[in-house]
Amino acid sequence: MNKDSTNKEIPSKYDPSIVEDKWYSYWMDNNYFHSEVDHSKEPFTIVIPPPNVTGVLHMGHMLNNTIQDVLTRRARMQGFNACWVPGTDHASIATEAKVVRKLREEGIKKSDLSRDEFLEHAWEWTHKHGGIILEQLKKLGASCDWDRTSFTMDEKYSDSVIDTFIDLYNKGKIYRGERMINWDPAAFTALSDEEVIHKEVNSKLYHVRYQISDSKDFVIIATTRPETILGDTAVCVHPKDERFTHLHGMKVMVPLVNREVPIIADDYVEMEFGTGCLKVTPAHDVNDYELGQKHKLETINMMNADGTISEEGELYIGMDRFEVRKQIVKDLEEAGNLVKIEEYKNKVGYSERTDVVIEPRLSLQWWVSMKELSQPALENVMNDNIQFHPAKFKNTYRHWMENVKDWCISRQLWWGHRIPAFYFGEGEHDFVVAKTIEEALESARIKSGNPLLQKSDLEQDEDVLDTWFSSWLWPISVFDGFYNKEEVDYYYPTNDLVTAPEIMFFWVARMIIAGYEYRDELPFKNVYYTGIVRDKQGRKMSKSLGNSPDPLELISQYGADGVRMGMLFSTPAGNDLPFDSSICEQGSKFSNKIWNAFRFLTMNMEEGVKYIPTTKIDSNNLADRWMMARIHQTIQGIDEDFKNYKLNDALKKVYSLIWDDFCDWYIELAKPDKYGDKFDINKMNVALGMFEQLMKLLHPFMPFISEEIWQYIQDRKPEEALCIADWPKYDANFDVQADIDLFENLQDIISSLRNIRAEMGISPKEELEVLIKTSANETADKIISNDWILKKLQSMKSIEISSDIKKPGACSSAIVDGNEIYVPLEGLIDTEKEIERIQNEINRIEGWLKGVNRKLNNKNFVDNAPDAVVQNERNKLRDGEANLAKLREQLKDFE
RNA sequence: GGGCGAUUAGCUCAGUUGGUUUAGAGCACCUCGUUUACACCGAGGGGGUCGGGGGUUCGAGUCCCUCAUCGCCCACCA
Repeated sequence: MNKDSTNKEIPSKYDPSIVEDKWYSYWMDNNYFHSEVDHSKEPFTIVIPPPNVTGVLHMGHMLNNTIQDVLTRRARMQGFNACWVPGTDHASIATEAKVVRKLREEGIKKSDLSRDEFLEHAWEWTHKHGGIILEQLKKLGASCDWDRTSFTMDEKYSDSVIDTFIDLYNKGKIYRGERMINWDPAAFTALSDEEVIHKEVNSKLYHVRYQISDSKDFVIIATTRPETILGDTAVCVHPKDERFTHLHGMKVMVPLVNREVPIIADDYVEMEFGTGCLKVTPAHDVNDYELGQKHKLETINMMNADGTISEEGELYIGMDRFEVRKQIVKDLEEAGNLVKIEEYKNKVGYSERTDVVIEPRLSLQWWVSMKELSQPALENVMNDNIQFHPAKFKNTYRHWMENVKDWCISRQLWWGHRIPAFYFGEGEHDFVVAKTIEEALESARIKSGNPLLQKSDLEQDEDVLDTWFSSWLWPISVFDGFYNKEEVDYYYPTNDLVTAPEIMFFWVARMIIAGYEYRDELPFKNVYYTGIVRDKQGRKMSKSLGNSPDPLELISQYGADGVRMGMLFSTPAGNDLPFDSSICEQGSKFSNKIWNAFRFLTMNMEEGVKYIPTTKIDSNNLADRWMMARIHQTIQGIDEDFKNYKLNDALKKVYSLIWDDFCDWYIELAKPDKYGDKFDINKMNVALGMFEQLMKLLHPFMPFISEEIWQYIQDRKPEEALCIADWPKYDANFDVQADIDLFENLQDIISSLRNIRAEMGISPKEELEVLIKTSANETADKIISNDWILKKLQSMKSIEISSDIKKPGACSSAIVDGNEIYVPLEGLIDTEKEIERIQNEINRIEGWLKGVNRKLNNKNFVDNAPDAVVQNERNKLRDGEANLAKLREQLKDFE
């Protein structure tokens, strides 16, 4: 570093806003984030969990992408060919809902538009709002390979989705069938089971009586959905329920609609629940449907797609389901059929997207058979080929995978990948699956036996595929993996996936399934599950609650580095992050601390001197050796933490290394002795060399400030940027425990002197006379040869160190690591305080020794515990008693 | 209803296979302090019977049982 090149007026407050944009542009301009196939380098790949294309950045993204960036940046520094692929998801339902809403605001109804017209609007919307979120990620510092930005509706990507559908269909893993599905009456589409959220709600249990045919008697059923009475086609009792045995084979009248339906017996009914008598509505309840199948009951589809009553319902036609619920209760009451209403808590399914109550509905949909496909996906997580962090999520995963149900993949929407099925007739099997209409025509002519069939006779399925049916190909398709083997063979499998546990089934599990099906290999080696970002009251941050801070606002306030650090500091994998802006404040304070430490060095440079940072420390300087040892210990610790995906622990180590070790001790000791003196050039070079090491370790976490200082320290060529610098390697030669121990002894001595000053009310400037009586001659020698450290950090008149020192009269004292510290305080001493200090210390040690003695006096302990443990206790006793004796001696002087 | 996980200082969390501390960190709190960077700072300090109870062991925050509270996931009792 050249002093002339530095600005003398470096401000004492670090301003990230100036720095961050500058370096992000620099990194981009120099293409550091871009990766290409390079067989001489090992790849490190992460694919981003693609956010909704028209979404905006929220706190969950911030946390998630910060973690990905940390992993990517470190890998890049380690020399891997780091490739973090960004992109967005078309988010079928969510995006379509937004477009529909926007159109409605403009007075346009979706139903007034053709499919193509609607899609035009949707694309327009996508182009307008699409990708904003990716721009926001750049503010965070995300080092994605932006040249690889993918979108699930890109042409090639879409091809892979359609081809996959066709392939699975041809393998018999996709089928079309009429089943009970979850109907979203607001979005007008079927949903998969995963998209239904069960919430406990306060409902009512209505007891309704049904007249038995040819009898004056009644049966009473209990229901939470009285409107479905319109669709009843049976009443069911338990075959062993003696209360109802006489009714088997009889018939009852459904009230209001006056339809005669059979009484059937099935052990599905819980005798204890309600009245023990169940009404059966096969078209509108999953269980009832099964009962209907079993007992060959009629199905009455009494509800329309929008949740209103259909003509088949006979009554209340066109009324909304919840209106009908109120009305039918009134009408039943008037008809004398309502027996009672009970308060009742039950779970009701809601749409994940639209938050309306799901209506179970019988419908013809497309399905993926999951059982067989999911086998390898289950095995390879359970045997840790794919590792979950934290591992506890394996349980949840297993439970789902072992009970996996077929996946409903068709959605009655327009925005998405249109199902490549073409119908040529009304029959159940009158369709073909093909990529193009030409291929479809060819197959259809064969299948139908009609060679004259024309394109115009074919109708493509109106539905699109579930968004997740495209996302599950993400780790393959972003590399064009179905059509171009070179890229995918190099980058796949990816290394780490960072995502929220909420989408373990939607996405993670299915990517694993697709990975084994199409690559015969796992899609990623590690899955890091982040926690949920919550507000102070523990609520999940959400748009609707309005409790989420604006991420960009936070970045402008605390700097991206500050926000990143704040979030990382308090979120171990899988733990929720209770967010409070104070954690970002801690981050920006840290930035400022680093900034000032660096500023201080620049202030101590001589004009015109060329400084060259070095790691060649002064081997005679204990502080240098100690600092170097601490750096290497930290490198080792961080590497271990990364291996275990404990990013917060790694960051804490860096934080403590920089703040506690480097700033509070190393810099203090490196300061020139005399006011106004500049740093010695060699000292400065070493300090700068250490600073460089620190910046490297910091870079993955706080990329901007570390790059800023890195570039300040020396003029660098583009290829010398910190962003692509090499990650420090642990070197045991630097990690000398004896140096650390000795230095820590000195730190303890200084702390004890500070403590004496604080308790005696002695100013830090007051020059003390210090006597240190060491436990051994050897110790004295070591301390004497490093006594400059003591002198530097404590103003003192004199210091005397020896194993043979007589305790002076009136003095304050302490025992540190077996050595006695005396500070003669003639006249200054507050006798009572000093006695109290010593007495407190005696009490503490006595209490401690009590525990030690208890163990040693226990014959069982001495006989059974390992020798090392027993010996250790004996050492504790010996040292403790020695200290106690010294303290008692000191106390005597005051008596 | 089933399963999983938690419960350690006011808050957020560490605490590796049970034994170097009568339990650690950061934030918050209290006292003092404008010393050659930083008051977004420095120095010092207080604060926990490790959710309750029982057990195994020479020894338990750490293992087992049980209860309580909280959280998450799954599930078709209307």
